[in-house]
Amino acid sequence: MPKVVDIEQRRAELTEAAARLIARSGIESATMREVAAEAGWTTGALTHYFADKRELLLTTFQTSLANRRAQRPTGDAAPAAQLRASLEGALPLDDSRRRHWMVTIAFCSQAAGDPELATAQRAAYREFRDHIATLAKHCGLTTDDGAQAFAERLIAVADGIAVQALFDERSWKPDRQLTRLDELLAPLLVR
Amino acid sequence: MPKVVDIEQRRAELTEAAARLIARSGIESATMREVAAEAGWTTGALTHYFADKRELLLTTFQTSLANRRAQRPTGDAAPAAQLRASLEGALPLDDSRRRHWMVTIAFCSQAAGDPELATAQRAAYREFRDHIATLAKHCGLTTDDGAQAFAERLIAVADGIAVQALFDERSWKPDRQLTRLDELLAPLLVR
Amino acid sequence: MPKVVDIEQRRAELTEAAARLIARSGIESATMREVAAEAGWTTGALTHYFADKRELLLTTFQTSLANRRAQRPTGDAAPAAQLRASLEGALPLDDSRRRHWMVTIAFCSQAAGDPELATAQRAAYREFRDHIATLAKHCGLTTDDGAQAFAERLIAVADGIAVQALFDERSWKPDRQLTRLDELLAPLLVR
Amino acid sequence: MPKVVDIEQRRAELTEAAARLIARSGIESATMREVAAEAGWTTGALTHYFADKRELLLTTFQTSLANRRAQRPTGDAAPAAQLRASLEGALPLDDSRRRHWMVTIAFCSQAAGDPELATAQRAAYREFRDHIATLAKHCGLTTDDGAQAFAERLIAVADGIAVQALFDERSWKPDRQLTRLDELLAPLLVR
DNA sequence: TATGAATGAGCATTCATTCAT
DNA sequence: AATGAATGAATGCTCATTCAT
Repeated sequence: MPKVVDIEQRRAELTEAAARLIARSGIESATMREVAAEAGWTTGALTHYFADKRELLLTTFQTSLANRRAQRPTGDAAPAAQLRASLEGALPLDDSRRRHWMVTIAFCSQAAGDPELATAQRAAYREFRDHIATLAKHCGLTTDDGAQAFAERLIAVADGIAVQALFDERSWKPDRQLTRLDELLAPLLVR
Repeated sequence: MPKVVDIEQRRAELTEAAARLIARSGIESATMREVAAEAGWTTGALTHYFADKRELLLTTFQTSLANRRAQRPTGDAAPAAQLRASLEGALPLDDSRRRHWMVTIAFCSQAAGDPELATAQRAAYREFRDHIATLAKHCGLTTDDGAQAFAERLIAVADGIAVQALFDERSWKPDRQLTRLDELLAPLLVR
Repeated sequence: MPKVVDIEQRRAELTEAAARLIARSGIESATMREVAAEAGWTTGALTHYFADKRELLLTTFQTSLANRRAQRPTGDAAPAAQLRASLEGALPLDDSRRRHWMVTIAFCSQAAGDPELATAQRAAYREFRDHIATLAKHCGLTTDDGAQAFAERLIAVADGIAVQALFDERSWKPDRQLTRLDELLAPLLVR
Repeated sequence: MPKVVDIEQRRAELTEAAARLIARSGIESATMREVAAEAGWTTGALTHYFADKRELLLTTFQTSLANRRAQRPTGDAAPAAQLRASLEGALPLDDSRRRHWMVTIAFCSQAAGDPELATAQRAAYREFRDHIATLAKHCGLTTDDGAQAFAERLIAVADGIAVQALFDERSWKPDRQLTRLDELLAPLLVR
């Protein structure tokens, strides 16, 4: 049992190193050597935990997603607060969230020619959409039928701000992101 | 007399090949060899027109941007139509626009570790924001002071739809993109 | 535990292969591929032991020098015998010494545009001059003040024969080289 | 007739550019492009005048030799003065003579694997040896039988100084070279 | 005559990957 | 489990060379 935990923890260390590298120096820099070095290991160790580079990248994406999901408030919180928190989670308001966006972007630029990666990306997106749709229904903001479309509108608003913040980090400090989010959500959240 | 060649046209051929490759098979596949082959030339020809790969990528991005700008309606059209067209131009509604988004994403994932590329990206974004802001003012939708924030909201809406369409191409056919755009723009375009 | 390898010995194998290639086929032939093949390794192995080609060339020169120095008689021998042996060491009397000269020549033709290589070359030359000067003093052939100039004259004689032997290998068999050396040294070695 | 002169003059311009480049930046830098650029022409022009790079290098060597020979004093001068001048001509006392030595060194490092170049090098050396031998005989310094060996000794002295001056340019200013030459020639020139 | 576009082989180097230890 | 030596294919790029103009 402790061994298993060890393995997963080691894989997490390595994918975090990969994510840091992707966010800091771009996808080009995330070579096996560099990722291993960033994590304080050697290439050999890396290949012990990941069959190949593709698996490393895929796992880095999935781990980054899991980290984000782990930040979602628990079911105990008010649905409206959960919804708001989930949408804020999509904005690059801090290093962690910014890192996740860079991993997502890098992953997207690789997924173009790779159906399996594209499937993973699609699945991640749909899970998020369903999550937002469920919360919106709990808030009584939408009917069951309109829930998906409603979620798509909410996500558009958050992702649209996020993308601009990625393209022009300097002029998109956290408070500007939150201001724009409030402005755009206002007409959507009136029942 | 040497063979006369339209240098700019040749460069355009080559960057279009690069853009096609990036959109079709991901940034990884866009090697010098593959780009040259896609364009029907040899590596040597490619390096004849671009000092190095970085310049090729940068020019591919800039050319893709210029192509998009060239599609904007002329000043003769009604400002409201121009604004609407510019926002639709940001959606991956056809191959050309989808290609531009893939180039942008790839460029973004490279710009992380490269200040010069990051600057080009920022400049491109700001030019678009200013363009939208100007049109919004012409439409009388915003005051001068609020124009930039207003443009940011409009762009958020368009980019947010675009990103979802990129992440899940299958379920985001053009009409869905346009429907969501209409829904989200509605509250923004009331004077 | 990784495979244990004597790094210095491996580097020596590789620089010897480079030296052989330079002497046999000229500096042009000493590509990374060819050197690796000559040593019975692959390119990857070569770059494992040398950061780049420049380092390989520099190390090849330094190793060749070290090999020559290792051939100098020990301090136990009579100073006159040591001096004589050191000057004979500068003549391309056998493959080893000829190889060293070819490496030196190749190195010189590269050092022209490379200050760091030029420095290494200068240092090697000065070390030899000091070595000869010290021996000449021990032999009582010169005063301290005149030692350097004296060494320069002795080296001129040896190097002048060596260069002719390199330019016209066929007519400069070992015995001719030694004969000319004796003739030219005679007036210099009278106290 | 004027055409022929033109061709030879053009070839001379180009080989001088090659020689400058070899002396200044090493043999590696003397690519077809760089040589053409140094001469103020394009690659195409270069290949008009030389079949290939090997011919360019060979001609550069031969032209450099011819330039040196052209500096020899005419037969009117006293034989002793001619001899002295010819030996001084072998020292890198100025840019022109230094350039010739660098070309010679570069040529030597290429000739290793190329019999034709080696032949050219040998022929050049032997011509110089015969020239010195002839002058020595005219001076009455040697018998016919001993002339070649005598010339070899004279050349050894000059070349030995030259090589040291090439290896350590800084500490071998012209006056040192001439001083060493005088010292070493003294015992050789007594009848 | 001279250009410079175009070729494609070859270069140094980097890379993911394998494997003996 | 972990190392790092070794591989060899692939990369970006440079090069001598060819050739239509």
